[in-house]
Amino acid sequence: MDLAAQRRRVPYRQGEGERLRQDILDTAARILEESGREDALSLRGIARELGIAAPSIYLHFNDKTDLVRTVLDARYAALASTMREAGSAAAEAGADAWGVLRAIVGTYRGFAVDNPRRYRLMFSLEQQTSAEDRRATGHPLDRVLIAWTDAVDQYLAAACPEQREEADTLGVLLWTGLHGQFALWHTLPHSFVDDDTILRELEEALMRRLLPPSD
Amino acid sequence: MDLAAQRRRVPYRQGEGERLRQDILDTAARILEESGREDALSLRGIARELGIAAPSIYLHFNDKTDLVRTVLDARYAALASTMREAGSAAAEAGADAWGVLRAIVGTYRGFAVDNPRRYRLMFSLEQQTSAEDRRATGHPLDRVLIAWTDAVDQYLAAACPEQREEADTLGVLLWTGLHGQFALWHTLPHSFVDDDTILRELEEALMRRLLPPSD
DNA sequence: CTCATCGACCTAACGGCGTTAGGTTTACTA
DNA sequence: TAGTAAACCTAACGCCGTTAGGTCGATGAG
Repeated sequence: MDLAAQRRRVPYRQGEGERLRQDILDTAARILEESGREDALSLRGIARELGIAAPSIYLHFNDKTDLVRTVLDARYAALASTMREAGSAAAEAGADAWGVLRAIVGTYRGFAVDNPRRYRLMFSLEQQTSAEDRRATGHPLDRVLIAWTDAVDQYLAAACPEQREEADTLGVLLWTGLHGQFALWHTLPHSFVDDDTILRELEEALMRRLLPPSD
Repeated sequence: MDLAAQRRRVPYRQGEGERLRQDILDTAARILEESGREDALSLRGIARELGIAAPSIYLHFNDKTDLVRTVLDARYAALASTMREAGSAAAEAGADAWGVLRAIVGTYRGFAVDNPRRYRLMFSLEQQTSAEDRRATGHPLDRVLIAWTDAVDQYLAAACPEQREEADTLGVLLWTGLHGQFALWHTLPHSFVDDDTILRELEEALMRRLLPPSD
């Protein structure tokens, strides 16, 4: 720990103040990633690590929840991107429509299983978006929602075009269904830590029941 | 507020010390019910309301998380009971198997929609049950899980006996699917506060796709 | 070259929190 | 009547988020 080195930090030069904002964001993201608990993150702890005074964080964020929200918003966008990339990669590798959708589902499961506490944190937040904000910038989770409806729409377009109008409903059903499985994973019978077999079985069962087979 | 009256509380008499435990439990339950946030509950706040000293809570609970867990465990059991009662009531009112199941689903939705923050709190907790505890007393949510698998099993027994062996899987799929919908409710499009229409539609869509029709 | 301004921080302090250590008072028991 | 034990208590520690009010060097204007 280079606490001594940080104790007398030299401030960023004029015009580079935004770099501290990024430092704070990075540190907060790492702590949240590791702990998966919002209350394991403290502004004073961040300040200690960075060698700054705790109130300096308020130069860049309104309060603690603003900081956490900013970190998580980036995570939502990253998750949505990862899903899209997984779909594209599977398609380029020659997978059929069902295979592409399964690749996306598997990526999402991987994200949830890889760090269950992070996943819970991301999806159990209050997220009290005001109706105003919502109409302006949309809900932070909209990117994830759209990634799902797009994924299902592409499957339907290739496999079952006549049901394509149901893409939105099916996308929501698939996403919420999978989310429920991951959220309740540890309460399901025969679920041991680091064994996601039951999740693979459930997700297969859910997909087969929800989605129409390929023509 | 009868703070003045409580300021000098007369202690429970010898042999009645457990009554304070119940007082603490009741107060904690009320605050959690109203706020839906664990960090809105403070031991010092409970103590103020009851006219006791904060450390006295430690005579009855190991720490704050122990208190919260105790409150929530009772809620899980109550939820499971309510589901069973709703099923029985529907059956006695002459509903068919599908109607009974829908009554149970509706009750569960009502519980979630009636106080979304309480619902989130109940199902987003760490619940780090040790493997040891789990084998001894079971997971606190097991009662809810069993209520679901029982409900689906009874439906299948009446409507589609040949698929009855799938009751466990279908129960889990139904529960996790519904849970995902409720957990992500506020991120879904066209979901306005106090309008659970979209939930009713989604739950109908999920049930119809998951469950086999009646013979 | 001076000097006011401004950006990038800082210290001090407030009130609140969970939790621990170590009493104190009251009732029952031997 | 002495002692034990139940049902509490006070004081204190070290955290925490947040606010108020500095400090100090770079920068641009006159």
